[in-house]
Amino acid sequence: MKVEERVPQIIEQFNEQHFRDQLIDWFDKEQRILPWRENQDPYRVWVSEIMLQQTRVDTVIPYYHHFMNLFPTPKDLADADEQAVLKAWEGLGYYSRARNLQNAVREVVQDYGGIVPDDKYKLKKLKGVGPYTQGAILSIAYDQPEPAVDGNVMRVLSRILNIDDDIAIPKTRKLFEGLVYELISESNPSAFNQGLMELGALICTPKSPSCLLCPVQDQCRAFAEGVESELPIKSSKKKQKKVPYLALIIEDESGNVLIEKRPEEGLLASMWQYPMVPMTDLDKESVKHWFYGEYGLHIELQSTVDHVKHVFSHLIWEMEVVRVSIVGGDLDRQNAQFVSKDDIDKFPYPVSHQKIHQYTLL
DNA sequence: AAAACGGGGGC
DNA sequence: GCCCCAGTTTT
Repeated sequence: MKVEERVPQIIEQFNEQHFRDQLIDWFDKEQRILPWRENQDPYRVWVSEIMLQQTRVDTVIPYYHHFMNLFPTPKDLADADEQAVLKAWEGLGYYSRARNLQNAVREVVQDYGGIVPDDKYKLKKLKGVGPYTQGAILSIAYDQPEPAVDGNVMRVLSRILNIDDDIAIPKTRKLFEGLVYELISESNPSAFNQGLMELGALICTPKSPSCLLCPVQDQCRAFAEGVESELPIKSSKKKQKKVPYLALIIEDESGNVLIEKRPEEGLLASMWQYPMVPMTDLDKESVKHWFYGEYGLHIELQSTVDHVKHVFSHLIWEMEVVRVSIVGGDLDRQNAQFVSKDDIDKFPYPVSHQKIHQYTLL
């Protein structure tokens, strides 16, 4: 059945006005004090929404303060060096968010005079602005009644309305957007959307929700049926693939260490790392030959100093960290350079390689 | 529709 | 170890 048919069917018998009022009253009283709630500045809202994608509030807060100090306005971010932006994002993950945000902010400065658009179609065209962020900016910064459906909202509404659609399926988000269009407060869409998310974060949590404290408990169909812990339905994803690597600590006679910049696309784009040897179809004996072909340096493997396992959402790196000495040759690789130990931490690294820093200091 | 894309925290 | 998190882009 299509969304347009299902929405009225689901909403029938549901007291929308009562729900809106209770949710907004609760949010006005109980909302957390957060740095991006100081005002409605669209740029501040935007940055917060990008940082909050797949990332917890407590993780974001210190990054947000630091980021807004470095780049207080769209102009500041547009003018910044990409590597400086990545450095400010270091450790937050999903680094394409940072590069897309800067790309989009540059477009806003160029095309819209530095004013974040309040038009849903212009907004959606910006890099990194998907359906959720679009709705969040429009409702929170511009008071427009647009849905902002994230994981919280799908969980909360699946329980309140007792919906058992698989929230892992893209189509299901459309259903919840249709429902929010129907339910949302026209007079205070900001508090309505944020209230839904705040409820998901504080009360209607994934495991053991605090239904006895819930401001809309008397409206919740899942609670009435005693099935709140069964919702939402989410199909499980497959497990990560393991990928073996050698991570090399290579120091020259001056005590400088070899690091390299990753490609500008793909995993950990434009971040820095210690040279990595993919061991999927390589053995320890052939590493020296492979490395000479790639880097132009003759090396000798010294000692293994650690084994670092790093888990991503879709794969697992298993890195053997090896100290290496240079026997001869000349560095011949455009993305790699020797840097002094004082300069090492001026570059942005993924957490997997931050784990290796300690061994370079020895 | 499915996969790529990070990292941390809770249990 | 598994699940989830104020998701978007690419295939």
